[in-house]
Amino acid sequence: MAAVDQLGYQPNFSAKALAASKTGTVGAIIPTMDNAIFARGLQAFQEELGEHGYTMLVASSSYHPALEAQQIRNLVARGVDALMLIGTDRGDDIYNYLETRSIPIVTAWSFQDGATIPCIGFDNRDAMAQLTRRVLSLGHRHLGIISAPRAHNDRARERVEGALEAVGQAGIARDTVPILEVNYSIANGARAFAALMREPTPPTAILCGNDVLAVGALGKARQMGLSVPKDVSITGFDDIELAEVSYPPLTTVHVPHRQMGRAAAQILMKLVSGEELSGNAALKTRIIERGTLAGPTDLQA
Amino acid sequence: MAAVDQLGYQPNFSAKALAASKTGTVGAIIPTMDNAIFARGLQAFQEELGEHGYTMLVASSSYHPALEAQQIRNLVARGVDALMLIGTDRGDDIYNYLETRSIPIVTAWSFQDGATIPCIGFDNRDAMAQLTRRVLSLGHRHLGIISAPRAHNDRARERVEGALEAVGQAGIARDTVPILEVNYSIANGARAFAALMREPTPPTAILCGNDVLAVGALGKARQMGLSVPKDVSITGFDDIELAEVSYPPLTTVHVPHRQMGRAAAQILMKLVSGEELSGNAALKTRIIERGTLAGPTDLQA
DNA sequence: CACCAAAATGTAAGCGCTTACATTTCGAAA
DNA sequence: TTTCGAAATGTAAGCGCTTACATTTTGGTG
Repeated sequence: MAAVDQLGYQPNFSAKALAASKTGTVGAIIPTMDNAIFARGLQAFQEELGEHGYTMLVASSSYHPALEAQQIRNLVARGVDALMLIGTDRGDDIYNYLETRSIPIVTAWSFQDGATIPCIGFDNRDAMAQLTRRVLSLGHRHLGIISAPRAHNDRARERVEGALEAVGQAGIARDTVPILEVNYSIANGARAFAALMREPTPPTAILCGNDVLAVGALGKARQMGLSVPKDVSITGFDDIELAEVSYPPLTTVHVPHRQMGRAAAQILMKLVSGEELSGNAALKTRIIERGTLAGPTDLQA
Repeated sequence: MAAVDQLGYQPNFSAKALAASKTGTVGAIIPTMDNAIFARGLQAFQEELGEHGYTMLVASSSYHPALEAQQIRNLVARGVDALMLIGTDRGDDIYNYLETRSIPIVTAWSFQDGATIPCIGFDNRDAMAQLTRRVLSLGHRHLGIISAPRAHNDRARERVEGALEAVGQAGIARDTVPILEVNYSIANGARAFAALMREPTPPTAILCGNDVLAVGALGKARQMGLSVPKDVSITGFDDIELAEVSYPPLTTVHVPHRQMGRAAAQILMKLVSGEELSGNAALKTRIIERGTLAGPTDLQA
């Protein structure tokens, strides 16, 4: 060991990996790094991994299914021992590919009851339905939805579904609720908000698929001279930092991101060591009422 | 190739790396993932890398020098072909270690004139000095500074130095400016703000070392019933998303994060292919005046 | 002091590629 | 048709480890 120290010897990772046919690396493929939604969860994921002597390899798919598939192959080729994927929306070919190579995976950020694939997440649909019921209970009858693109994105789709479900249960026709799909950005949130308010009967409450969109809407409302929540209510989803610091602070759905990241890592660690999983459990979300939700004013109603 | 397709053959990364003694991987060690400051730059870094057929391996050091050293060794052991590091504040032993192993590196997020190590960044000191001069030109005479911990963090140190430099040039004694060092978080920014306002002569303008701290301060100001910028001015640094959506939107220093990330990758790509570097160039920052900076009111003055 | 199991140490065959070099095949000019 | 350089193909030696197995050393026991 003295010699090791003196010579500064370090085992060659590639040789080790080649001989042992494992790398001590686990991959994570997220839609984008450029967004706080995944950052916190990923940080926790990495911390947990580190405690088990594993390293994380991240790649991002830019919300493109084809790119995601490519990144998966890339990471697998690099010998990741396991993989964390976001959401469940992808072709069977990918799942088959992974199974053929017996790479353990976990899907995060959404929860599917009775899924055969290990997953850790929360019920996006139910969470959004709850929030929507709360909005409706305040007396709102004209809602609007700003969502991230729903294609290839089960989280976005489930959230919209949840909202519509609650709307339907309240006896309002689902197709009276305008839904705008825009890519993830503050500017797009702002644009969508403006478009929604141009409707013949503008919504009195706007449900956004995530906080980024909501914060964009919020900014636009102020710019348009509308007071939130007096003139219009706006809600978000995720409860990232933005939600706290916006003005008024955003009413949103809190998602336990750190907990989810850690849990994802723990599941993967069990999987690589051949342990049995005790079944999937859904994480709990909760509505955080801050300052952007109130009942509709008489003026509107 | 038909057979390759049919059999789903994929070259073994470890074997390839072992034989060729290169991995096509470049490492990036950032202080934290849990913060938007590095996210955007890292995303751009990765994109550029991808265009050159390289993959990124990220690790975070949690702002701990020892942890950073460990992560560096870890990534080197994993055979990264090059490394991006944040800032220049670290022991010579690390630089020697990297040089011995002839791993090309680039330091980002700060720029040092005449540095021997390739770096891509901006002049933190000068940027902050400019902002401070602007603040002073509005008539402020009582400033306060909220900074991230300066130990092992040249960016934080240089920013404070820049502010003090401008203060000194304006004929104000540097030691009359209270400086609070707190860890990076909105809550800490809020606490520090409250502490600063408890001074015998409360500052009329508070310079924050970064946007996260500034947004925290901003929130606290509102909570304390102070109007920004009427009662007190607050400035940030970085110009991350938060700065745009806070209320009032934050006056801050814009840093071209994406450009920096791309440039860092380009430098590294040149380095690994043995090309000569044409010398370090500093990126330009600019002051973004939004709504949290104004002259002191007579009341204060 | 001999004996034996347990512990320590030695040995060699790969892991799946790259690389340098040797050999074969090809195609155009003579 | 022959000839020769270029292109294509074949060959084998590692890269630095792990792993399984063989051999040696150790120390406790009778």
